[in-house]
Amino acid sequence: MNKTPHILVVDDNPEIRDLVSRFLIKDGYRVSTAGDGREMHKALADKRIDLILLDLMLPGEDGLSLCRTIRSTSNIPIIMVTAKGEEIDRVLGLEMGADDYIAKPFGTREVLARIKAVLRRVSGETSTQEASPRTKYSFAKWILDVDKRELLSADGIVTPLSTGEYDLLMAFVERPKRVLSRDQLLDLARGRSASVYDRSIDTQVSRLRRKMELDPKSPEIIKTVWGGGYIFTPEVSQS
Amino acid sequence: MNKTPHILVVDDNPEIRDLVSRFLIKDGYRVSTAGDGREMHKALADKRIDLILLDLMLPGEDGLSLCRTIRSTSNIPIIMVTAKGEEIDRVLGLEMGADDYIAKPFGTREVLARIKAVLRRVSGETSTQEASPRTKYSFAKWILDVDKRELLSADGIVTPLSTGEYDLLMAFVERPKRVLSRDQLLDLARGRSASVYDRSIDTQVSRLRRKMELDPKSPEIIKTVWGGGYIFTPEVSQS
DNA sequence: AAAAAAGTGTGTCTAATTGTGACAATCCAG
DNA sequence: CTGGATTGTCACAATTAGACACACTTTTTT
Repeated sequence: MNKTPHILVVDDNPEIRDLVSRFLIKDGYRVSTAGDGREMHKALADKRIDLILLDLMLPGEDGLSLCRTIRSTSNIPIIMVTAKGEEIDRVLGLEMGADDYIAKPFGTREVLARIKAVLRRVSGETSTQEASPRTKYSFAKWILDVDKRELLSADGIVTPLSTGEYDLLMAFVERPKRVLSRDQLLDLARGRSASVYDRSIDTQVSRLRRKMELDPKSPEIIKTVWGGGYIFTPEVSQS
Repeated sequence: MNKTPHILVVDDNPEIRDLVSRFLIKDGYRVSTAGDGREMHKALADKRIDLILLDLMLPGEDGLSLCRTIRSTSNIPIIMVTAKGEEIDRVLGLEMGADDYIAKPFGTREVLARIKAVLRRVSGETSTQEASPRTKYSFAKWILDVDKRELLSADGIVTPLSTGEYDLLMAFVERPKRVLSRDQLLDLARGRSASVYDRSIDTQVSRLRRKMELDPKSPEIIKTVWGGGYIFTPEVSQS
């Protein structure tokens, strides 16, 4: 794991979000924030998150409930954050699937230490990675087998994909009909953010098109949005 | 996203609108204002708004109610503004779908910080307001396929459109039979406002006409409104 | 462990798209 | 009808994307 971990800070207080983001970034992490459950789910759908810092008290669905929801579909590590005096919930939080627990007010050193510890602990596990709920996607004349990481044409013939090509295609397939910037794609497929003159996504898109498009010169599946990025146009169905 | 965000300031007090607009513009944002719900809805229909600064107390329909109305059709980020002493409404505001909350009187730095924070948070999400429920529009002898970003003649033959041509046509198709100024079109299609001698829309309209009109010299679909802009005349139906 | 193969990203050149300036054509007020 | 303002369109410059070669990494094979 040489990629810098991407941490999602979920707290309804914007000042706390800002404060925490700032020192996490300073320590070299990539950070996204969310103010409630809805935003959290959006972030989880759009980005490859490595760890969630989840406040217990939230408007709408509360932290415990969110924690359980996340656990039902993935095993992203979660650190619960709670205001002092709510310590009773510690056991409950851990039972809900949180990986650690920290009480407000907290020092930056403490949070950093816990994050590091949890990440180290989790990376050691032969992370079977989140159990993908669906195992096959169909689109255009292709089938993407998530379990086998294989691309099949409709008649079942395998088209070999490299790791990077597969990851990029996966990012597209899971977010069809949406314009995705190069930066987003890089985050989703590679887990890193773009550097100044980064053209690697273009190259990889070009390679994918060569393998998948009937006529790579006028692509039907992955289209270019000039000045914006790329968009995966086909209807995707799961099976 | 390199386009400068467009912020809509909704407040019934003209002095506050002016004050806020001024420092937002100074900070590089594009700004529109509205004094009540009616004007707000007009602005939302006419321009591509990236964020709404919404005062809680308004004549007619109040801020909370407007907030809910907006949320029912879009997910444009909203920051609620409220006079001091109304802090009780904080949770209520967030539950109504606001993304953040700020109390009057506020410092400019505070407002700018919150706006920046909300925009950054949202920028990772689906490009703000292109959740078109319908995927195809028909007009004249053309069909515009929104998913595939393709223009088809009635017999199904594809007419290639560049990204900019597609975006402009989309702006027209979604607002047919209305005079649209160059400034509006630039905002809707490009997400930026016109500079002094901006003729790019004219050029792009010319290019669209060349591809779509039977006789580009006497256009039937996109007509010129002398001194006003352009108007998309055909009846548009969705399918 | 060394060698070979496959995969990935950067730099360069080419192609496509877009915006701007120029100038002709058109429109409208007086 | 005339003149200034506005619009249509062309050519060109600037920006962005595609393709390809090559260097650098990682993985696999020997």
